[in-house]
Amino acid sequence: MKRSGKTTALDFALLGMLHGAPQSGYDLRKVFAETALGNYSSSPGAIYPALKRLEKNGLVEGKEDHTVSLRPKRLYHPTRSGKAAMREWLLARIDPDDVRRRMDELLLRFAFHSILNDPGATYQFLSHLDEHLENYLEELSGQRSLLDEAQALNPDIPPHGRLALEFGISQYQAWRDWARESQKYFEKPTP
Amino acid sequence: MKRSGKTTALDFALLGMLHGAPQSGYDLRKVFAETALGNYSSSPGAIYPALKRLEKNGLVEGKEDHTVSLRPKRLYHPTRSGKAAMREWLLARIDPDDVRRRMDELLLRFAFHSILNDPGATYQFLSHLDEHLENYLEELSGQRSLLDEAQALNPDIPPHGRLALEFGISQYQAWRDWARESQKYFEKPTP
DNA sequence: TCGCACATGTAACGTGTTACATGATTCA
DNA sequence: TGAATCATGTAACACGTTACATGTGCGA
Repeated sequence: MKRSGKTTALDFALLGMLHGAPQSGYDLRKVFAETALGNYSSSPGAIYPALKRLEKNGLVEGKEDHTVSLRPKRLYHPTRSGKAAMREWLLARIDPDDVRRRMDELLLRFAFHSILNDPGATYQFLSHLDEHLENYLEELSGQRSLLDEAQALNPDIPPHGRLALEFGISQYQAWRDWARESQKYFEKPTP
Repeated sequence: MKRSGKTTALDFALLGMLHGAPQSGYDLRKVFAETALGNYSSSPGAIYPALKRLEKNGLVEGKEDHTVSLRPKRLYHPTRSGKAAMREWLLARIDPDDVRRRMDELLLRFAFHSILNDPGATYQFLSHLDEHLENYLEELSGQRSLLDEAQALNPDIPPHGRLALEFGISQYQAWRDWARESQKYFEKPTP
C-alpha cells in the first residue's frame, strides 16, 4: 500500500495492460515486442524490475500459477490502489510540457481511457489536448516567421532548419486533426 | 583522439551545433531551452557532462575565454575527428528501428545535413526515409486490419485502441508526406 | 538429442533528472 | 544592497540497456 518514488510511463503501460486479465511478465513483454504499443522496450531488464516496483508500491499483486506444471508463472493483477492510481493518471490535467515532449505518454493515456468507460471524460481529454496542440502550433508558427525573416535578409541560408521546423509543424497538425476527428466518437458532456 | 562508449543523440546535437561557431555550455543550453530543437533537455546535469565526455573522446576541444573579464567561459569547437564522427552519423544507413522508435533522432540528422553541403546525400537520406516510412505504414495498416476483424466479431470493443492506432498511422503519413515534399528541395543525384 | 519457445531473473554500466552549490557581473 | 542573469559544476538517484544466467517442456 505504501507509495514511494515516481510511477513512470512504463509502469502505467504495464498497469493498464493488467486491467484486462491477469498476465505474466512474459505475456506483457510479448505485447510490447509484437505490437506498436507505445514503443516501450520489451527487454527483461526493464519489465521484471518494473513489475517488482509496482508490487512493492502496492499497485499490483502477483501470484504464482502452478496450474500447468511448467516452471511457475507469476500472474499479476492490479490492486484497488493500483486502479485508483491509474484513474488519477488518466484524468490528470494535461500540462503544456506534455505536448512538447511527452506526446507518446498522452497517446498511451488515451488508449487506456477505455478503462474509465466514461465517454465524457475522454471527450474532455481530447478537447484539452486539441487546445494545447493549437497553442503549441501557434508557437511553432512564430518560430517559422522568425526563420522566414532571417531567410529574407540572407537568401543563402540552407533550407534544412526551415524544413525541420516544417516537419514539426505538420506532425502537430496531424495530431490536432486526429484529436478533433476522434472527439466525434465520444459524446459531448451535458453542461 | 581515443574513442570509447557510445555517442548519444544529445552528444551529436551538441557536436552539430558547434559546427557553426564555438560556443559555451551555457550558450548551448539556451538554444535547447528557447527553441524546439529536438526537445532535448537543457539541464546543466546533462549538458556539462556531455561536453566533458565529448572532449575526453576527442570529438570537441574546449578553450577558456578570458576576453571579457567575466568568470571564464569555456568555448568548445569540434576537432577533425569530431567532424568525421558527425559526417559518419549523418550518412549512416537508416535502419527500420530508427523509424519505429527514433524518429526524433532522424529529424536531428536531417537538420544537421546542412553541414554536409551535399544535396545529393540529403536527397538520398530523404528517399530512404520515405521508403522505411512506407514499409512501416504497411505494417500498421496490417495491424489495423486485424483490429477491424476483431471488431466485426465483437462490436462492443471500445474504439480507443483503434483510434490510438489511427493516431500512429496519421502521424507516420504526415512524416512520409513531409519526406516526399522535402525531397524537392534537393537535387536528384546523377546516376 | 538438439534446438527452440517458454519464463524469470540479475549485474554492470551509462545517462538523464533533480537539486544543490558557487561565484561574477549588471542593473535598479 | 539585493535581485536577476551569466556561467559552470557536482552528488544522489533512478531507470533502461546490454549481456548473461538459469531452467522447463515440446517437437523434429
